[in-house]
Amino acid sequence: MNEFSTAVITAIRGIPRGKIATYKQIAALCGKPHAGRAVAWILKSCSEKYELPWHRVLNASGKISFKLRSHSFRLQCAKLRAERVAVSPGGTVELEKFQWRKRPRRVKSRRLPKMFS
DNA sequence: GGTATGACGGACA
DNA sequence: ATGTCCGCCATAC
Repeated sequence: MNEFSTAVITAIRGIPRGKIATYKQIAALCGKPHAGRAVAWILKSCSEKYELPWHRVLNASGKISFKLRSHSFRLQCAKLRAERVAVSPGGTVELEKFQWRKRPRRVKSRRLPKMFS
């Protein structure tokens, strides 16, 4: 496991319940904006042993990446709905409403020196 | 080493 | 809108 993979695991663990993230988003968070594919691979191979909330990861268009009607698809739908995420019958989630946005680090808010007023 | 395989993403016909 | 093609990246063999 390289640094990227562990970063991916950590990032996915950070997705709060009731929110979702995209493969691309996770990849970018881990410093490799074009590694969505690798994220998918890691998710597939590690989600069990690392107990990842794999169901909270969707593709860039907010859709579940499993074949419609597959067992995985149904399971993912169920898990998402169980945490109040609205999933359309086709497996789509509205990113605007449910995508996880990491809070920007709140830097100590400070007044500018008088010389700038 | 090279080749094949993905729960990807974007471009383009 | 939908299918194809190709670049991307970590792993497995």
